[in-house]
Amino acid sequence: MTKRRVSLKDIASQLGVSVSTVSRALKDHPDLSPAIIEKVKQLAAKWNYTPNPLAMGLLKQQTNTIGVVVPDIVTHFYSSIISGIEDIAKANGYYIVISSSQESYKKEKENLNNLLNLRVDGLIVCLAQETTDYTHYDSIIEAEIPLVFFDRVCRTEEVSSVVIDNVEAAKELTIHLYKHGARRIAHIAGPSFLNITKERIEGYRKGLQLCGLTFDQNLLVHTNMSIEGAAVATNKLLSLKYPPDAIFGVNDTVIFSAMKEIKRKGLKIPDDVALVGFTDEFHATVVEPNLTAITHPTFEIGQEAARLLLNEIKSDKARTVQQISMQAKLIERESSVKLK
Amino acid sequence: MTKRRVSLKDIASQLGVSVSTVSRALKDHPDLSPAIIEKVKQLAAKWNYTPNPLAMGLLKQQTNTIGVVVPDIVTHFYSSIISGIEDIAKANGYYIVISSSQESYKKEKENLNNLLNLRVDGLIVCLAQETTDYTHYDSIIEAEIPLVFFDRVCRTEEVSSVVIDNVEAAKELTIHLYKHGARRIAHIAGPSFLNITKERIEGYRKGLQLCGLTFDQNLLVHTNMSIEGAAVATNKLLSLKYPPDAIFGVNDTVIFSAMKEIKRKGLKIPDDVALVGFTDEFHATVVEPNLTAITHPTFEIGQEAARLLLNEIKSDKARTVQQISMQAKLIERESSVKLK
DNA sequence: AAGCTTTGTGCAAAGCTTTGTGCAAACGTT
DNA sequence: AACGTTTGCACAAAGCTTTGCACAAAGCTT
Repeated sequence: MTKRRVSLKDIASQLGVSVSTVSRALKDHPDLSPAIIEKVKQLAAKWNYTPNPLAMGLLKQQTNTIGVVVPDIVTHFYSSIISGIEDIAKANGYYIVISSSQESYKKEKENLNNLLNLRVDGLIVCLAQETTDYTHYDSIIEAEIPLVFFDRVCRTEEVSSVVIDNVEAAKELTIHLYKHGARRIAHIAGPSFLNITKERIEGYRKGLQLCGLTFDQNLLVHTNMSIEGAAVATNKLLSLKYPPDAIFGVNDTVIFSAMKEIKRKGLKIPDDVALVGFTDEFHATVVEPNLTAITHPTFEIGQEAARLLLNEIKSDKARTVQQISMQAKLIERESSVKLK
Repeated sequence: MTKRRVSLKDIASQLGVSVSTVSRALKDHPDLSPAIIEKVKQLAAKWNYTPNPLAMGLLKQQTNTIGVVVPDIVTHFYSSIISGIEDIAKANGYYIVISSSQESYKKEKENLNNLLNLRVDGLIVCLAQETTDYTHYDSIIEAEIPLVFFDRVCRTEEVSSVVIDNVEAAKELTIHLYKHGARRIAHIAGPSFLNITKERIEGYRKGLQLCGLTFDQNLLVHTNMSIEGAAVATNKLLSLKYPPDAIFGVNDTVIFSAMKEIKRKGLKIPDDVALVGFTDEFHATVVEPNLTAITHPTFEIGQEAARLLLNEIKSDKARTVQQISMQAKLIERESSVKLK
């Protein structure tokens, strides 16, 4: 059990003045005599006084705390975004309370409730993969609690969000593959209801069209984005009568799993099958061959989400909905540049 | 700005009873008539009442919040440990507030202060790399604020901690390399003041001794564990008159950097240089060749640290200092098993 | 019917801070 | 000396919950 920290009351009784005098002294209130201000400040410094945030929270009806709900905190993508959120939050005197949904709809709801019960000042959320019903955001929106989505978003007319331009990025990736000789470009996608899945497929199809390639249903496989799911998908693609000469994966996990399967079959990357996807700087350079990829500006996504949220928290106007689309960069590395 | 949440007072005035009656009704106090209990409960449920944690915190002098300070939250090692902490914390109704020191002594101190000002019920800390002075923990220890260190620890007589048996693990790695034919085993170490550095060097030297190899000062290089530092260290080792035939790296970053440099020089892993180190499951299998490594039970380390801390928070006895040493496993993969 | 017990609620304090209002003492003026 | 102003501080309420204690009304006993 912790010892109680010093309060205004302690200082007041030690100095034989009232609590309000101490409070005002610490803020240099003009009504007070310089002598008492000096005395109070000295004792406060000596005793390491800091205002009790619980009392302040009760008074001001705010906690200087923002809640973050992510599918998981281990994946580099999310931890890096969290890092960006932390950066901005800390710079503005806010704390972040993190909880992970483990991609579960039920846990996402629980986490949200917990954070609301904790009275966070706002929420930054990335939807769980399982989440297809969005009604649990009704009460949050209705209660006008500041809320920002990132990456996997919903209800974008009512809630601000930070995303990358998935359509554009996917289109770019597809064209990149074509330019480097690929003619049968496959796509391992995510669950069909996720916005990122839809948008990346859209970009993929646009890219194909621009390159004069026709969309082949066999070359598009949906997965749950698990390692196992991606392995199955990859093998399905590779065992087609006319297998792909390039695969575009929807995210990290899918890519790494596909890479393993391709190698296991004795195929060469990129010569037999080129491989590209969405991931981040770090992972792209750690695998072999280095991965050509759309790298998410993860840290910046986190920063932007936090900025958006803090604006909402600080403004007393009604919600101003904003969609921020971050620029994603295609970085050309080894996995897509065929030698032959 | 958020709308105010419903309080006991709201329910009380709606029902025309006193606040204390509402409070008691919600806990089925025997003094109350069943009728009023029922009425209160119904309205509370309808209005989604939950106790205000700020008021409770003020009253009980606890926040149900634990502060976590890590060097960074992006590295898989830490994010995975955080995940373990979250797991136990959530199961016990605690929230975690995370902040990262970015390996900076100054930020570590700031973070600690912020969290204390926030009145967290306890702290879980991994020291920043820069931290060589530990006096900022004096006041925390003196104030009897529950505290647990993990991985990089200090003041172990006064503060509980969770570590892995670095000496044993490093010894095991060294012997493993010897068994697979290595005779000039180098070690890329961390900064000399960190406990993990010291312990792993100790294990390394014990291992050498047990294998009948003599310690060669040239084969031990200290780094700041950055990518660049590790690259320099690797090149220094490889350009020795008698270069190593195996390198044992102190952590992830060092390993990956070394791996890149070795490949860049056109050397083969493991045939020319075997490579082993400390890392985690995920990264070890993503690189090529797959890395033989001591994998940290990261999630479990986090869980254990959280359990230790919660025990300390809940007990009203004085601090009971415990050292928990987790078993680390050597997993044999491709990077150390020479073919020739 | 008077007195006692039981039953059901309300009051108030504590935990901590901020801030509008009130008030006493000291100072100034004439 | 008497009155008015300024100065310097204290009081109290609000924000929310829990809990010991007080108290009123109802029921019971004799």
